[in-house]
Amino acid sequence: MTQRRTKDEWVQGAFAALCAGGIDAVRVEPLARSLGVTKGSFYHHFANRRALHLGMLAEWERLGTSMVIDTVDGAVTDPEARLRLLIKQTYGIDEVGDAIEAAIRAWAAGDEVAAEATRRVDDRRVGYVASLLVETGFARAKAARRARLMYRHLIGEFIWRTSGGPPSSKAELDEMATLLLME
Amino acid sequence: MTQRRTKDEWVQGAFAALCAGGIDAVRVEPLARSLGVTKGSFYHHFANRRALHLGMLAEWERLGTSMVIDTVDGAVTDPEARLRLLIKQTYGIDEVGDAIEAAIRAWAAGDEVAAEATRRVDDRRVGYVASLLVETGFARAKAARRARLMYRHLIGEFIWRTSGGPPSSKAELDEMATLLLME
DNA sequence: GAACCACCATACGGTCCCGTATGGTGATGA
DNA sequence: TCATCACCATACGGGACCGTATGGTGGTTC
Repeated sequence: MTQRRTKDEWVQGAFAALCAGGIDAVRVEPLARSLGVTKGSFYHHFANRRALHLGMLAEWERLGTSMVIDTVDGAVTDPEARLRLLIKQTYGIDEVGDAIEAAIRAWAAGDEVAAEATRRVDDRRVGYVASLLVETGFARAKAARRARLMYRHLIGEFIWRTSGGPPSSKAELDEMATLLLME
Repeated sequence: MTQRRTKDEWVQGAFAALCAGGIDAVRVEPLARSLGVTKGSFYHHFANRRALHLGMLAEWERLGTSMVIDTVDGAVTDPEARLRLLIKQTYGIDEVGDAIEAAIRAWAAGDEVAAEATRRVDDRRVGYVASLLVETGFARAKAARRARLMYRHLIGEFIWRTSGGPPSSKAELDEMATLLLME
């Protein structure tokens, strides 16, 4: 009774493998070895490999949408302050968060279910940014354009960092926010 | 003597496989089947699988740096016109170009050699944009910030599109260019 | 037309992985 | 204490792939 793994530990290990080598690296037997058990454990918790992949997707979608938004909404109320805090939060994600965002999008390029999940997440995030911009006085169409602009830049930032590029400096983020809110 | 494949055809097929399933999908035997030959052909042209991967990287680096820049430099001379043409060109890459850019960056997340290649390409591209901005009158530091901002947005655009999102509209690209050149 | 060469087919051993079948082990509750 | 259950180990068959070894085929050259 020395080694016992929960279903969630399998998912966490799966995310680590995802970051290291993409979705193809999320394999049952290597994962079992890294967790110190055998695949007998895995097939107790999951029906097959695909079930683990879908579980990862559900977990990412659950955390990725509400977590940041709830934090920002709870911290301040002024829309411009919320936007600047949001930028500070999202652009400041740790390396693990970067890698997961990047790897899931790479996965989505070849898997329609993953692509649907990312579209749902993206729509929700972009919609939130657009709503903040509307609150600051932008017309809806322009707010939507600016929100998409910012979100594409954010994705670029994640990808950039996961391939070893330096993160955006504070000056760059400030300039980004200023341009977003301009005119 | 019905089926003969050149080394370059193998590389082109490899890019197709890369787009469909990432670097892990670039495998010798499936590729041989898709090309209508056996892997006997492959091991005549390449030492091993890794050699094909490195060949893809070299080909992408060769085309990805000079091609667009030379086209833009040859078309117009005014720096702002060059910048707007560059945006039009790069953001208008076909779906295949999108997918390759995205897939190589996903590959770079787990392969240091690929990461080095992307850093070289990125540095060259960002440097070109920055030089155009300097020519339009920006100070060097600000031009560099704006160039990195645009380039991250461009990467985000590629990733966005490969996971099924709609491309940036003309209005969005115009606004992007205007904000880039602002103040 | 004979030697040579580029290119490819076939066959093989080895490795890694998936999913299943089956039994073991320790905790829990009556 | 005994039955039950959650969880895991082990063993197995099957499949996909890598890289090598070896021979075949058609064009080229002198």
